[in-house]
Amino acid sequence: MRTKGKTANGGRSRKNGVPSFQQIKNHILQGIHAGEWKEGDQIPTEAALGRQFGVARMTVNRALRELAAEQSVNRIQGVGTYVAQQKYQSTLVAIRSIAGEVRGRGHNHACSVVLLEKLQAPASLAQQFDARRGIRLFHSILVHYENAIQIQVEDRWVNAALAPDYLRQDFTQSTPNEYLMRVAPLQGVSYRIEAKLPPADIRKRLAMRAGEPCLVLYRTTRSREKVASVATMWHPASRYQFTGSF
Amino acid sequence: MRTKGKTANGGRSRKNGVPSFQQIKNHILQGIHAGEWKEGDQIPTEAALGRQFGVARMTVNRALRELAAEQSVNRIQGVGTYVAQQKYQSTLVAIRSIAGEVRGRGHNHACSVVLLEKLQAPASLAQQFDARRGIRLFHSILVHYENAIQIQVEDRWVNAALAPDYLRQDFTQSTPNEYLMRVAPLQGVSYRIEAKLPPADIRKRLAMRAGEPCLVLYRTTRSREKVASVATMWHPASRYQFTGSF
DNA sequence: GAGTGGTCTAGACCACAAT
DNA sequence: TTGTGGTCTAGACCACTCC
Repeated sequence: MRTKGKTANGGRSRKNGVPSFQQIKNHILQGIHAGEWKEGDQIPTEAALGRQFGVARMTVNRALRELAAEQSVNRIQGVGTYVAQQKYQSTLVAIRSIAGEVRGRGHNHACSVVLLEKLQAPASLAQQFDARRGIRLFHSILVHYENAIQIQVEDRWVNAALAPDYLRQDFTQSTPNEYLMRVAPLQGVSYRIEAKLPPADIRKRLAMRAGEPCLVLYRTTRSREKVASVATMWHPASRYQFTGSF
Repeated sequence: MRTKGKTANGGRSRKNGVPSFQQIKNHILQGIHAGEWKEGDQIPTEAALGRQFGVARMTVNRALRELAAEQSVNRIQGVGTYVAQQKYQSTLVAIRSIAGEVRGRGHNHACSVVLLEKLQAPASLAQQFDARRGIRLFHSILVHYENAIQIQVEDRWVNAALAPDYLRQDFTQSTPNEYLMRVAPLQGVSYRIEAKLPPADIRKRLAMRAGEPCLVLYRTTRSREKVASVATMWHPASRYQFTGSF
């Protein structure tokens, strides 16, 4: 079992300690950035890049496969690899659990329970759950505080079939989000962000002055092919914004 | 050059046409979902999974590497592979170019130019560009329409050094976004979403009734290590929301 | 049929962590 | 020293597209 004359390289190849596949990725990204290859242009084949860099095709394949996963290029079997559409100038807003977000800022999070009830859904609500009138739901209204200041009223309807112990949770300790994540694996989310003047009860619970708008997040989550929960989250515009960067 | 007794498999292996690495990924994701492995648990090593599935270690490596890239597991060299933290319930909002968004709905997009000017930045504005007072800026105010209804006032400041031809563009044909994307490769974005009552001039340009709030998006883009543009986008709350799903 | 990407192998050498 | 992941090779077979 000798032979095996070839290197097999393994560890690192040339240049500093940068892996070959990463060098190839950088080379291609640079080419795209510098305008050498424009949107829609074909970039060299795996075989060609392998010769150019003196590496095996598998190494080039990994580089290109990762670039494709990152949406920098498109690959078509039997055809070639092409520079992908310029990254749309999009802004990704990540909306996290309110408690995690507050704690992430190093602040204190607290929560008070305004209402906890169970009921059978009237038709209007049932529709939001893709279900018939009469489906069993839980309803909670909570107020979240950051350093003792109200920052969110969370008005949530929960599918009782998916979270039967919902009403027995202590939401001053762990948020409805956290509980639902534990018992019902998240399958999908849809949401809507609006600006809206709050109704009087919300305005009072958030201690807002009249005329001040709210930033409102509607969020529907799905689990096991059903709607798990429908939530409306009201935030006083003067105390809460969605922010981020990338 | 004979020998090569072994299979080399290549194309597909067992089961339907599902690649081995994908079968392994599915197996591990199922295990996590079913609760067999919990957050923080170690999953089998590459060698063990290779034996279990009858595949080479490289194949297992690809499966686990991709799971790590997808944040389903964490890998530590010399230690092992562990189930990652449950995905926080986050909502990703993608905010795209307004023109693309409107056209994507199959509607008509139009744009009117309210103001185009160049000026030297006073201190307050220069600060937003991480620059000294006097930096040369362009300023544009545009109104965007969806099917002849006002949906956005875009108030934008642009770094003249990065987009020298900004004022010569025809923004009724192509948006500032689109022009900036062409001339200045996007490096980073930061943003803020607020609910706010509009000042009188904005309110009139959007034909809003008094007291109605706006959904406001502030966005700063960077290019070539500099701030490229600072924009404020005002949307009438009754006609515009951010939405999405995943 | 020629060219392209998609997958896989059976080894190899390396870096790193724990023992 | 052992066991883990990180990278790489030089082949291989396959599916797909285009000519």
